[in-house]
Amino acid sequence: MASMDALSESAEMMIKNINELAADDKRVRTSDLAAKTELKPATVTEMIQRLGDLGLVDYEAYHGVHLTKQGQHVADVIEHRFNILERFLTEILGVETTEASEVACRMEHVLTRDVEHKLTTFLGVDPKKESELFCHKINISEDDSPKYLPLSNYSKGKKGTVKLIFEDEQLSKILNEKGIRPGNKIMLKNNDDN
Amino acid sequence: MASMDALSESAEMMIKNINELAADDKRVRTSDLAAKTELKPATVTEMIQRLGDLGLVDYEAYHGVHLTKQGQHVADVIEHRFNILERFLTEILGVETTEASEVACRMEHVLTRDVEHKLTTFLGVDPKKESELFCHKINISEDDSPKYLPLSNYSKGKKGTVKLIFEDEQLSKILNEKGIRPGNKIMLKNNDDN
DNA sequence: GCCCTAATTTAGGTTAGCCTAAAAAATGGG
DNA sequence: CCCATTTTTTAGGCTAACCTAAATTAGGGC
Repeated sequence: MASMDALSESAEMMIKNINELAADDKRVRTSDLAAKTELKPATVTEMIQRLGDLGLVDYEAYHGVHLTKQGQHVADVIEHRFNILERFLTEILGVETTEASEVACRMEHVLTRDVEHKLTTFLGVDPKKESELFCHKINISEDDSPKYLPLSNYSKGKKGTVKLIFEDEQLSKILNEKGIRPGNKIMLKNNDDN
Repeated sequence: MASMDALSESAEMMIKNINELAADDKRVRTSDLAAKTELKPATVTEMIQRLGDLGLVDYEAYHGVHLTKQGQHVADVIEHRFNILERFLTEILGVETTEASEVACRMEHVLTRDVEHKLTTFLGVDPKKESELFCHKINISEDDSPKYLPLSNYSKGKKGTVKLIFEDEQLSKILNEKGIRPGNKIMLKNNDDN
């Protein structure tokens, strides 16, 4: 099968767009792809012919394209990468949606499987579905390059001193009582002594 | 001046490599660039000629290149983007250094200024220098798409309910007393009631 | 069922980014 | 200081990804 990593950004974008235009198994037309990608129809034809040669789409001259199983898989991977990148940019960094979308669209092509998985883990549950706050930065070891790892990554043989983890709704009361609120810097030192 | 965003990944990589090979103002030789970039010398010549035309390097046939002020600026931006991306990947996501380096090297070319700045803010102080834990995820508003923003981004007219922020070294004691430690999931609900 | 229009493809052109092979320039050893 | 070797450039070729213009096919109206 055509190795995913060998695909150019252009090729991946075309597959992504085919996927997005595909409604109930109907073949996607050249003109619709041209409109969506902002490429000329002739360019689209050329591209989908190449994707056809790679076995990623089922192309029939004058009758549009349809993703093959392989092509669908590529589309799914790219879609997922886009989604987590977009979520990271908006939810974590606070990037405005339009820009987040654009940047995610360019970053989606350079993610590796591993980074994709780790980012997914980091993001955790979709906060749109479950209104919870997952806060799990962990500082392990302060002497040699300390890292902050998501909780879920932690229990895999990593060693070091856990500096902070928490889980409790009562905690918010304590925090409030301490006068902790936005604008102040957050800092937590070693808690070996506890 | 040549707009940075117009540069191709190849061009940016060449500038980056010229910068990395530049020792005390000496001109960088074609063969050294060829070795570092794993391109053929002829390809390097072609590239640096193009960069010369763009005013990004000072190219003199048979006598290597030197970054211009503009070229140096591009190199600095790319270097910074690479560094924060690499830090994010290793420190936050826990990606292994080799892979983090490779991915950062491909992502550095698609970051925008805004994302670069926000990511820098998010990363905060380099934990290698100061062994502190900055934990400042904030959940604002639970009804419409809640976001987690770094503290420093918060006080800019954003609205919503702050779910959690903290800053206190005494906190670690409280947390420990509550039996909070790795392996448990973290969850904090609305604290309107406080 | 034929024709006209719209959609699509083909043909042919361009540029960036790579290559190899050949030519030219620099450089250093004797 | 000259020539042999190394370095660099030039010349010429290739592919992907774009384009425009021309040819072809599809499909609907009458």
